[in-house]
Amino acid sequence: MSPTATSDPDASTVDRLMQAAAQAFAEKGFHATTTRDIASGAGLSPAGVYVHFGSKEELLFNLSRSGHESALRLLRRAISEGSTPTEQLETLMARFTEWHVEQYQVARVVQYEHHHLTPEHHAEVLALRKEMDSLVRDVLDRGVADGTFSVDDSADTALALLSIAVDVARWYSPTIKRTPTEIGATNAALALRLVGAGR
Amino acid sequence: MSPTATSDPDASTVDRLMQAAAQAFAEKGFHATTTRDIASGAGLSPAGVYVHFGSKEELLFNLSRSGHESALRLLRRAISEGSTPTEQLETLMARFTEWHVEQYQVARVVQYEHHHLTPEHHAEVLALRKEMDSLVRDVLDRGVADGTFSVDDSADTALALLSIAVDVARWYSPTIKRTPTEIGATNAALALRLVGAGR
DNA sequence: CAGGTAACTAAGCGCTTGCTTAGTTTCTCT
DNA sequence: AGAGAAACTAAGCAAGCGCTTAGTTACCTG
Repeated sequence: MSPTATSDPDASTVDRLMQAAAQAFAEKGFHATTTRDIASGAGLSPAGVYVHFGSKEELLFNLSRSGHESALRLLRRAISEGSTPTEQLETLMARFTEWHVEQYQVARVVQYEHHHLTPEHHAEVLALRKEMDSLVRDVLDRGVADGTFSVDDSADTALALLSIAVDVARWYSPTIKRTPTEIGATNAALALRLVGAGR
Repeated sequence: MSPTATSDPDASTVDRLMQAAAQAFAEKGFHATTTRDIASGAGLSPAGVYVHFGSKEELLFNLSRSGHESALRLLRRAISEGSTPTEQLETLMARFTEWHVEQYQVARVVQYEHHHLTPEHHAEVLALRKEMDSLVRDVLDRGVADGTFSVDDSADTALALLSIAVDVARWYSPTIKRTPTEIGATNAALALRLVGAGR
């Protein structure tokens, strides 16, 4: 193992490259990260990256797509676990927030680096993003329909809810003392307030 | 005027450089922007930038600092115009949101590019950011103290309020039909809900 | 254990980057 | 008008970039 490697040395080379890229992209952004940064972070020579990925952008795309997919799975699971809109919103907001804390490096790539993808790749992740958006809006609409939520506009409110969760990736730092669970619970409580539920 | 210039040709050279830099940094990020992009955006040769700014980072710093200062002034003014915490929060949220819409290019630089500053410059803008944070928290605390607001934790709630406003810079695009005033009013209403005011 | 394949590296190519230098034009002031 | 300063450009340098090439090592299969 190279002395500069920062990712888990027991993981597969592809996984180490993804880890190293996630860390570097999250820390400095896509363009400020060099392929040499990624290679040495994974314990490889500069050329080693190209055995597994055709380009730096392809690495970003793989990271971005798998990150979006895991966030989307998480949202769907949270919704399926709740039996009422209130439970669904509460679980969704807690889990989605926790994910942004625990996976804050991947989350930053997901939220802030996707515009550096090629137009084709960008379109693909934008579809996943729209899907997330409408999952949240649907929960709100069901809550409004059955009278438990009161919101002026479900699209605006869904956007604000996502803003609160997504913005965690911007301000979170591992030096912060609050646990993912605590931050998730706080945001879930704020979400219920925003939709006028639970009183 | 060079055929590639995109900024107002009647503005001073320094202003044109700041405009061109704001546009480029907002669109592609600090590192993906070249000094040649900025120069040609301002209608200058590549060397023309260095007559007015010592480095690309100095240009980012000037933009970032003046952007933070104008946002801070706006917050202070909004607070001074209201006579109750409710009025202050409502005005503050509306104006701060409107600023993120109208100045969305500068706002993106302010919110997303400040970590590319040198440590000294970064520290300087971080002080301004903390000041914004505490202005909002103080309004909440006064509202809690006089009984008009009910919040669990004023720091968490202030952060969520800022998230909703700041995140506008991430999702806003000039192709969106809603006016700055409409978006500001929406966010102001959401803010009052979040603090349990006005019912 | 030979033969083939996949993983990896050393070296470096062509290009772009931030910025400098040396010189020219434009403006200001007496 | 003429001197001095400020604004600006043409040309280009050193360094760093993404990525390739040619070759070596490690591994799997029959």
